Amino acid sequence: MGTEGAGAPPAGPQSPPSPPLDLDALVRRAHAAAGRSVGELAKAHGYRVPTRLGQHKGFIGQLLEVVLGADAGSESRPDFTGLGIELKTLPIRDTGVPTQSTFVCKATIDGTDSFEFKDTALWHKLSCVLFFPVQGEAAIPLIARRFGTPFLWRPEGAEAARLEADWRALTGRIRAGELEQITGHDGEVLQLRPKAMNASERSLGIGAEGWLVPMPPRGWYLRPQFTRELIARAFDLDI
DNA sequence: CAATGATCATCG
DNA sequence: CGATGATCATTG
Repeated sequence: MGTEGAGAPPAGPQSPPSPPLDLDALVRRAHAAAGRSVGELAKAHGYRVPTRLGQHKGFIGQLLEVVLGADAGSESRPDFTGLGIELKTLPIRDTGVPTQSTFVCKATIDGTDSFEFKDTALWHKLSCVLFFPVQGEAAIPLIARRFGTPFLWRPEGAEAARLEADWRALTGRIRAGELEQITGHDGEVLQLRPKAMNASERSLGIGAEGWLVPMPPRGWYLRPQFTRELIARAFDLDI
């Protein structure tokens, strides 16, 4: 389709689509977005595309929320409230290999996390995810990056067990006062890494002496090696 | 302030 | 050149 329409293009955001009423409706919208570019979808919804993601890191994810009618905003609930589905963009190379880790949620580091994995925010975020692949190589101009085919992921069996094992091990170390020794090297499929606006941000976490002390906030991330497995299975790729 | 959305920058 | 640690914008 042309990108230079003759009429005046909308300058600002339009009224966003309402939330999809059921999974079918969401899947239909999602597949309609597959194969389209960031520029196309932005234009269709009245958004301007920044030149680089640098100062706008969440742009693609937030554009997709609008396109698909996500209704959660910045609240702690699934992107598609009624469906219990979490939306995540997944930046990939043209080979299908993810270019980045995937942020899941802020980690609880003060010892108040549940003892049951399935009661944690981490599990609730991961229990039903609509992954939306998008070209993620910095060499491709943001406006030209295309979305791939989305796929729904519900971890179960051995996969869910791997997530839980990492969570259990890392949470155990947090409770044992070893948080400050945990690095991004730890965890097979999950990572516990810094998640902050800047180096001066602090959260209360369990220190080496067992007391709560201010320290850099942490977040849970999925390793790119793990999301690579998910991509490979979803598209039957040999990567 | 803490949640959402992530990518950037640097090092081994 | 991939992974880790650091960082940026916006919203309720």
